[in-house]
Amino acid sequence: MARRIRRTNGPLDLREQTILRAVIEEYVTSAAPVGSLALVQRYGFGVSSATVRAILADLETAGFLTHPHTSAGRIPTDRGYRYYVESIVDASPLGPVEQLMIRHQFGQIEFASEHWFRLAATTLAGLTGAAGLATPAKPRSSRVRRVDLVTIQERLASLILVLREGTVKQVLVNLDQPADQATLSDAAERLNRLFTDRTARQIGATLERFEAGDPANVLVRKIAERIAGTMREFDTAVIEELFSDGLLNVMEAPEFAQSDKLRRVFSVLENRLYLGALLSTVAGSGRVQVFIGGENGSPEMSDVSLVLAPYGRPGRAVGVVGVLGPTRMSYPQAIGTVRFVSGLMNELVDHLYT
Amino acid sequence: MARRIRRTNGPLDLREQTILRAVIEEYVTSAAPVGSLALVQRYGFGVSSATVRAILADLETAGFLTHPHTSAGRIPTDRGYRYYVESIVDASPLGPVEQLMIRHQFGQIEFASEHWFRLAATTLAGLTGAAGLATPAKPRSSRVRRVDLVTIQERLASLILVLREGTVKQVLVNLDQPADQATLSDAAERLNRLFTDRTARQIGATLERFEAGDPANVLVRKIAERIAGTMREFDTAVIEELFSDGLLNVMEAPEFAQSDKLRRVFSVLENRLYLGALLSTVAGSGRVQVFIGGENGSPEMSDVSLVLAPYGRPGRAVGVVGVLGPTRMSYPQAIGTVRFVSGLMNELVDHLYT
DNA sequence: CGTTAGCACTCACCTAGTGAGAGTGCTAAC
DNA sequence: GTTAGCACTCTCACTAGGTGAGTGCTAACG
Repeated sequence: MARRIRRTNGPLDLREQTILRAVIEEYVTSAAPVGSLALVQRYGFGVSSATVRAILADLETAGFLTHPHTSAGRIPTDRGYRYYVESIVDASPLGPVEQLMIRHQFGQIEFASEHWFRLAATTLAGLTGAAGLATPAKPRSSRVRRVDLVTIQERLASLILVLREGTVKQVLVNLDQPADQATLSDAAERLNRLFTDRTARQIGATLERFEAGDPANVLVRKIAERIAGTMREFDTAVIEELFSDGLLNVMEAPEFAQSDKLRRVFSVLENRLYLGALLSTVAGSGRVQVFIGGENGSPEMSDVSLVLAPYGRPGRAVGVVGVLGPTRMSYPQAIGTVRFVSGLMNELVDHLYT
Repeated sequence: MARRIRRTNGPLDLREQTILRAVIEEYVTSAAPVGSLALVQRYGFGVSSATVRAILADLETAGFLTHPHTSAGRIPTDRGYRYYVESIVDASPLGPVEQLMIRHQFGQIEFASEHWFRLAATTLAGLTGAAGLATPAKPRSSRVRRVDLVTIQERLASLILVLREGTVKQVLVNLDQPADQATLSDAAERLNRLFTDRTARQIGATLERFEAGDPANVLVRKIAERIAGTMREFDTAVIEELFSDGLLNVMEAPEFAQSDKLRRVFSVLENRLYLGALLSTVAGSGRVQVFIGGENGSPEMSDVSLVLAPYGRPGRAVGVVGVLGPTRMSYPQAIGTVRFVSGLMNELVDHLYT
């Protein structure tokens, strides 16, 4: 009659933590519900399976584990993974060999900064076996570095706008008056003098007190407006671009054998609004963040987790790298890898700002 | 005893064509094997199901139809679709309302030429219910329109290279000597004088007879080499970028309910070599091309078809737009839509070349 | 009072068998 | 050449029984 007292709350003791950890790590590798017997056989805690069963029952009432059906083993809940990530395990750092290999790969494309974030995604995919994600570093409020105008037709010009953070924007501009390359170069020169290192807001302010008298000003004004507009658009875009690689990895996970679950994964990736919110959170946080399954209210996410980290210069340009995998992923490995890659990206971006 | 004489080759007569067409169109909408009875009930050819059965058997021995199993209806083979596309149906043109809507959408982004091809993919996905594909227009042999150099650090500069076809490339250049913006602007000016409208090959030739004496030449030479290298790389890339949209459409098709088939579709998209070959074929052809299932020897393709068309200026810049869908797709609609969108892209690109 | 052995119970999964239904191919008559 | 009739084939859905993994409870143990 002496039933073991069930503690549905309060901190987990060491033995409970050990067993939760064992369940999760077993489940991560086997992808099948894990039972008490398998657990004692493989980990041998020095207690019998009956005791383990009692503890498993406790962990279940506490919300860390669940049951697909009565006679199956336990699988972790989102809350279980969360506790595991926060309180039980640490990131497993990347091996020195891998570190060297990756540094070498980045060294190969050192001068093609537009490719850094793509390589980051590819690298993350390769190392973690999940899908790699990366966005280019994007400033909160960009500044002009250089303006260039090139004729295309008599009344059509190409405006090339280099931002201080390295982004290049190109737009076509319809001209009210025909203009040759010399006229355009003059205008570009004036624009550079006026607006180098200025933000969209500052350009707007300058334009307000711009004299309309001089006809040469008409062209400059028109271009300046396009510049400010393009920059505003760029500044406000939540995700300018999201590059992903290794989606095939995720497709191979057994939990996505039914294609409707797979469809959900892809709809997460296409849902720019939701991802944008996550990415901004991460960009502001300054460290590796883990989003587990449907924790944050999105049912589409119920089977996938994200491990994301920001990189770049806080206050200047910030991007995000990370991985997307099944909820049942190796979090220590993912966190360790993402941390390393974001650190590496930091180093690279630092070069751009002395 | 008067068995209907079986003709396993020779052209199909009108009745056979009508029935093949009916089978395909029925199968495209129902996604289920179609039987003789259903056929006469829905299309009523004025003959009995037994006669239709005889014709179906003929079409099968001729290789246009097949059987999943003895007691199921017929489904088209790749060859059947091919015959259908080549000899039975025409493209169904896009309705005037859709045409206007699309023109309006493109009008909205008229001056953001870098977004045209993305919008093309999105539009195609929306109209056909398959996945839309598009590559930016890419020249076979690019020419310099403008060169710009911007300092980043004392010994690090950003090279901005605008090509005549509108592409902008940006790379970092490590400098042997410290150089300020004035020095770089001088160098850029010289480079522009030397190399405007030149190809990578011509730049290389010029460099060979370049005097090494003048120390100012060292910087120019170094940058020129990077320019030529970047252009060569750009010119030889088979697919610079492939943008796709609406993959979720394809995922919803019942033939991809098993996720391993779905995986094959994605591996097609990741197989840049194979796609590159197809795209070059299309780019050279000048018209809408249909690739049906595994016709061209790739087993990964066995369940998907591509309808692709080139756009741009032959001999100058060429890109490709199209759709990817299940083999069981509406070819007339896909062909009509792709034809319209590629025509529209032609008009847009024409503006860039007077 | 925690731990353990024993045991009844549950439930997914596999296999085999059955009947219904759709569709075919053949044949003989029109 | 066309058609009605018919035997035949094969998938699909459903059912039933058996198996095994795993649980939860209970009573005994130290």
